[in-house]
Amino acid sequence: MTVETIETRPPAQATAVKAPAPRTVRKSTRGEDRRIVRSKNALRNALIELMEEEGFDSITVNELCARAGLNRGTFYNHFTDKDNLLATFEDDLIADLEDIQGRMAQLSLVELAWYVSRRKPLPILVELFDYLRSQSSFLHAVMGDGGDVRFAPRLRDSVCTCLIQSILHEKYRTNPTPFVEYYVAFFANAYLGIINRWVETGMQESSEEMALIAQRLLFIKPGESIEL
Amino acid sequence: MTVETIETRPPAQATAVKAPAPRTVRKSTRGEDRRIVRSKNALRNALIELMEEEGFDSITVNELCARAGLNRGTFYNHFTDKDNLLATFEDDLIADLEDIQGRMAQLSLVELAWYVSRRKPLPILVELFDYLRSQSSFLHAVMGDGGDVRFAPRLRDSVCTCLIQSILHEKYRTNPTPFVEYYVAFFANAYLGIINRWVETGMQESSEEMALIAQRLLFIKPGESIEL
DNA sequence: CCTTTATTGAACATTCTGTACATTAGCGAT
DNA sequence: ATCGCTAATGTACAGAATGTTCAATAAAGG
Repeated sequence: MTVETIETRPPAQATAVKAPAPRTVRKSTRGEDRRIVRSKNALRNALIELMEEEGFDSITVNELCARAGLNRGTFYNHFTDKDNLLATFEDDLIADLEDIQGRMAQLSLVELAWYVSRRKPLPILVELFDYLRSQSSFLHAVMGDGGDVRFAPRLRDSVCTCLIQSILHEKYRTNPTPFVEYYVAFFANAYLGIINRWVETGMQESSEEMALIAQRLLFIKPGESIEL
Repeated sequence: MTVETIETRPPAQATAVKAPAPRTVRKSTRGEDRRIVRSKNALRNALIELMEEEGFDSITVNELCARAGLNRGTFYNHFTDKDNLLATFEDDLIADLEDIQGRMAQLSLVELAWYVSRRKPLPILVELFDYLRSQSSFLHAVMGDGGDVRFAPRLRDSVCTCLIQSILHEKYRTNPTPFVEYYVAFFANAYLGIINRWVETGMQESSEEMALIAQRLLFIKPGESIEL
């Protein structure tokens, strides 16, 4: 740890940006017929279950509807095919993450260092992991073996890459060399990796613990001894 | 860069382990009927093309055979279904990588530091990237949008995780805490990330350049200024 | 309560799957 | 060059999934 700070209050940006009122549900119940909401939820749950059981590829619309207790016609009322079904729920989740990402982009290296030096979890990171936990079953299904290749890159680009770039030195952010591009890819995927591991191992650690882990890993070189 | 060394010859391990005679083709032409080799190659190429064009999920055995110029019965002579087809080629590639991985496991932090301090590419890393380049079209297809979720984790576990663990401090390798597990996941996925980026961007950099990039990233903290 | 709209069940043509078999073509070895 | 073996072909088949349509029913919302 090379960061030394004396103040006991986080830097300005840490508290200046107020989090908007957290909406637990995005737009599920906004104006949509209750029957539609019910059907979509049933299909979402069926999709998650079947992805875990047999993988997305071998799911059929028949199975989906049988599991959801719906008629096959109802499925085609709302979705064009099973890809469209999955894409819809992925889009919802990514859209939620964009909200968090927007506030994470304000993060500065100074602010990060402040929290790291005190071993206190960054509020925005805790919020991120809290949200991910609220979507645990979907994430586990979609990032697992029977999941979707395209999801992890989206998660990486909308969250991890942003996080890294926000603490990247100014001169490299504005004028990135090829090496810097790899540098960003390196750490963005590293962050995706710990999220991925957390999801796959059943989210054993609390959101605060994960935030601390994520923060500490930014200040450790792989070769050197790890102070625990 | 904190590594200081004076000797101009790499540490013992660097040259002690001799690379076995590189076999360009694994077992394709070993005893198999030329017709079988032809059919399998045609199917492999058709698979790669169609994965790029429409993604693995929506490929049908009909398309595969039409593109390969084969009868559908021929497909079922060699493979049970399209998943089996993809799995076969993935297994071949992973098996090749296990060879390289075996020699990479010998890598020590001292040896790595020797090369990093001189900005010379590690031979074993160059070999790795050379091999990956020889499989560029398959890798691009299988790691891309229409690819296979399960492949990247396999690549990570058989190559990247091994690489990280070989230079991990002794006491953490034998007795890993939860944090160390995340630490390994962090850097293993980081390495997977630069391989992934290299593959996706069309392998612009030479194998030597990639080896140098990979080496350097082990000795940089994200927060600090990058000396180019 | 009444209008609107989602859900249901059934039917349909189409496509893909996995298997089978007789025939043709090509490989490997003598 | 010839012969035996085996892969590839063409065709056919049943079973299953797809995506669409429609009249009848059920349940929302005003």
